[in-house]
Amino acid sequence: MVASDLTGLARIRNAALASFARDGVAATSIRDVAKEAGVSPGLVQHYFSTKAALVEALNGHVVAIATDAFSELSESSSPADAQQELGDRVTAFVREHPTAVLYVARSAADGDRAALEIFDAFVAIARRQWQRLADHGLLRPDTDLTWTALHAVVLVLGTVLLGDAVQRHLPQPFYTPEQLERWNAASNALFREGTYRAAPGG
Amino acid sequence: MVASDLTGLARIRNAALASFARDGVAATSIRDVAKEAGVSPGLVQHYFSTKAALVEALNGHVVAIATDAFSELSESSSPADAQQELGDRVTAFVREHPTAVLYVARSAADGDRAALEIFDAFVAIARRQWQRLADHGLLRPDTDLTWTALHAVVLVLGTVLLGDAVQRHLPQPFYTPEQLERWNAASNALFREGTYRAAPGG
DNA sequence: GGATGGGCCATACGCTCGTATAGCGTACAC
DNA sequence: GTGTACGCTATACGAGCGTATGGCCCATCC
Repeated sequence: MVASDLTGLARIRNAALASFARDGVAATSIRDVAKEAGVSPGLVQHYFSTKAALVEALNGHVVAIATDAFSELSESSSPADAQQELGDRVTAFVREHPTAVLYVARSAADGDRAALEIFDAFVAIARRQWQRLADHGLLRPDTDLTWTALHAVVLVLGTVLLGDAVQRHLPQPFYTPEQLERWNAASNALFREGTYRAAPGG
Repeated sequence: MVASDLTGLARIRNAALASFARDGVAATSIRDVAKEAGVSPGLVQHYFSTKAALVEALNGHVVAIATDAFSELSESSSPADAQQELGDRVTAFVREHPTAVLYVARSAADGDRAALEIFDAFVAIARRQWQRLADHGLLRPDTDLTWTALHAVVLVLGTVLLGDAVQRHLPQPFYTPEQLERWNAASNALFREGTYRAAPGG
């Protein structure tokens, strides 16, 4: 499926998502989107009469992707297995929809209302998982559930947002199976066991 | 010290740092900076002939702040104490220079070269600390040092970057002593001990 | 007391932005 | 075969952008 196989509408939507994710909404002009989509600027406003409407349509598109990716989270398996599954789903989500994730992260950093709501949904999912662990007595009793959930979401979105900076410290591109798996393993280890071999006296 | 006590130059620099941190460089015009500083747009270009030069001057200013905040890290105390001290310094840095931190985070997310170098310096500091812990056998042997350092830096910059989103889940503003201390405690707990009560069988 | 210089402001130019509007070609309906 | 709807393009306009330029005001110095 090459770009020219897609309809103009789909090409515009893909180009807008990519441009907005890479450079931010404010720094991307409609003319930029049109050039990247290979269509005239007029066509963009033919389908999305205003830039705000284009952003709104993209928000809906991204919400659908995110909803699809995290629906039907299994509640039946053991809490620890569910935790593992959620981590794998997050990694898969980043791998399969890197542009959408970056778009959400950047929009949330810019204070976009729709992005903030997606952020809230992510925090709610994370919190629910850790709550299950807490209910089964698997967490340290003094765990700050709110900040644990926030840490998990911030770590994902922050890593994607700061991708260019993170990239400089990796031997291969971040979006390779090896590096994504390494990232997944390191994040799992951090939340499961922290870094210290044994809890210090303090 | 009210704003009018400062020289025009200082007011412009402060206003530019605040505007660039809040809205990003691209989305902030010289006229915006001038308005926030309470001076004419002409004065901005009188001191900083171009917008790029203004950004460059701000970068130097922020580098000086960051260098000052993290110089003279004690190497004499025990590794665990040094780790604690570094965490406290980070929290103090965020508390005392929230605008500078946000500016660095946003610029790094935008791929600005100077910001990327500051990011690298932060990662180097974090990595050195964890390397000390590893040298003393205090870390789990399979710890991924690169990602641990990255996690620490991303967690700080990501939290600041996503401040508006994080804010919605806190009972008080993030930049209050209570919430900053809670954040510090939660981050320390995460890196020290993770969240699980005991390491699972896997 | 006129000259000098620095802090500060007003205006203008070329460019790009978002948006409005009109028009082109082709495919399908009757 | 004419009409009509649709995918798409071209052009124009007002506003805001970064930047260049010139000038005002007032303190300081000979």
